[in-house]
Amino acid sequence: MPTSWADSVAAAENAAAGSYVGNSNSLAPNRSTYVPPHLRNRPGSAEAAPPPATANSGSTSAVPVGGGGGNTNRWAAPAPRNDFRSGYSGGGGGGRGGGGWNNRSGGWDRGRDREVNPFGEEDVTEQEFVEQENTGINFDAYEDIPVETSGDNVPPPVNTFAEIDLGDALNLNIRRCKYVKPTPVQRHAIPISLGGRDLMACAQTGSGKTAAFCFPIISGIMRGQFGQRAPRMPRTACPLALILSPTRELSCQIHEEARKFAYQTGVKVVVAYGGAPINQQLRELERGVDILVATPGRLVDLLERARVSLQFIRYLALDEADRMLDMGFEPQIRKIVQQMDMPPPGVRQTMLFSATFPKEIQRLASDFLSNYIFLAVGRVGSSTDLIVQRVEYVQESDKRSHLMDLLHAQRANGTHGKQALTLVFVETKKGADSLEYWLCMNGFPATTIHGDRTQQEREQALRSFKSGNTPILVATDVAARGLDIPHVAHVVNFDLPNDIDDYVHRIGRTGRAGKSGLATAFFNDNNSSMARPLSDLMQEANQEVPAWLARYAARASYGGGKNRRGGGRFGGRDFRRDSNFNRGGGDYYGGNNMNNYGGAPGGYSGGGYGGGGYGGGGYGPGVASAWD
DNA sequence: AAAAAAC
Repeated sequence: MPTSWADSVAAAENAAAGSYVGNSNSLAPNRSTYVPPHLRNRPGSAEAAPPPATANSGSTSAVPVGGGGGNTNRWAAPAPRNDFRSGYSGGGGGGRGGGGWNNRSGGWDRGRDREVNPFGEEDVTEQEFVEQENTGINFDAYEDIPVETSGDNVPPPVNTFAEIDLGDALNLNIRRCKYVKPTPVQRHAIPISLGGRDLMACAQTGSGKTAAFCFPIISGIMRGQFGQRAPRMPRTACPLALILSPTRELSCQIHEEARKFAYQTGVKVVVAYGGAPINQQLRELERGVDILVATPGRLVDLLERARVSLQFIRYLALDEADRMLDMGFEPQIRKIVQQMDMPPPGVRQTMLFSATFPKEIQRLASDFLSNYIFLAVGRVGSSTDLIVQRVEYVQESDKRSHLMDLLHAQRANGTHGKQALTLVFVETKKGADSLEYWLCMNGFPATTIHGDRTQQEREQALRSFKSGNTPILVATDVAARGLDIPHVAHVVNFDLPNDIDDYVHRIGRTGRAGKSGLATAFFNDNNSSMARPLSDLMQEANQEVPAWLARYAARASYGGGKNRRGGGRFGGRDFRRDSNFNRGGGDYYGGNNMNNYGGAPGGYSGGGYGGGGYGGGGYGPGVASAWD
């Protein structure tokens, strides 16, 4: 098992040569801790830059930066900390520990004693600690990862969790999760969120985005600076934070993770999604909820039944935000965010996360944000650094036998006596069923996950795959995004998607948390529209582009098409920078935009927004015209 | 055109 970023890359290269899983046992190199320039020669306390977290940790009343100080509407002006909540602090006194409990569910520690330990009873030894799954977030090489930020007064990143005042309970959970140090996106996003700022963040698949938005939310709720008490609405739950995701399984996964982070903090996390009995979800909601994780359909249902009110929402996070705002979801999201009782941007704090962020979607998304910071973490194509990508020309009629060849080869390479997990993406639900049946008929234990199956079947399929019981999972795009399945060694694009972003997310199911992975795509004439974007993506990720694909791409390269994006991968560029004023800025990640850690906000402000006057909400005529 | 997401 690779233990460092570099090992992982090497292992991935080995995989390309035929052995699918790296065998390196070497220990992670002992790198010296990197200190970014703006933090060098600085004594303990932060002065100039907006101090993350610490600003609000005092006993005086603190107004969140994004909270619109001086605002007199009903959402503004959080009460001082010594409000009624102190009464719930159980023996903790008025100090930090006590205030952090914020037990909203009502009585003394109600629900708290019953809280199931999400970490189980496993007591890991030091040896296991090193080998543990989560420990494997091997971002030792992340000094090299380019970062772009834009926006006003970007809070500086941190290098360790210790630098951030997340609170004792949360810190303990971070240790329980075996997170040694923050991943790149966490280093940057957490201080931004703790600073109260809205955020649009692009970061590689598998780089720890969930924690990046959960930590600040949990920490903020623990600080309990939200003076408003939900009115007596016994049957209406009033969460303080809402996390939306595009699939039920992803919402479940976020809920499970958030529960770990929130364990014994007094912050209650509840999940609501369709396909499952609503009654149990209603009971959970009635017992109190601080953070609601949900899929859009079920949430709309709950809102229409008035079983949930959004009027006390302080934090809104959209995971896979570009998917949430695309054609299929946008109306529902607009309804939830703009047409119910949720506080407006600038009052609530909004965080959008994804590995991809097309410009059109960024433009839509800015409706939901206020004076936000754009953050892109990752080298060009770096979502795929650890993933070896192959493309093979396979006619439709040959796909099954070709897949069989791959699976046979992989079986020979199985590690630890277990077959490596293979995730096979197909275009349609029918195709998924049919391929699953065929695989089983041919002696390959496979199952399938798609939207025509019952929720029970879906969850069962996922469990069976994760456990290795059924090491082949045939999936539609329902499994393309966000799902964190350890040990997926191989992603096969049996049918290529029509959108290069979907491809990025699909292959991102492997090569997670610093581990290596392999992705194989079957390409034929039906995929000609993908030749160019696929070839470009692979080139940017330093992958070997087959000569035939390059020729194909050259042939298909008239104009560029809608799949073509200027400059960077991941849509990893702030669309606000595409203004007329900012032409000739050079390549994305070309150098002068990089590592713009807020220490030098002048890096772009000189021209990008027509004199920086966009803070009020408008972007100024110059930028607006650039949209058309 | 397909997939996802409420009952």
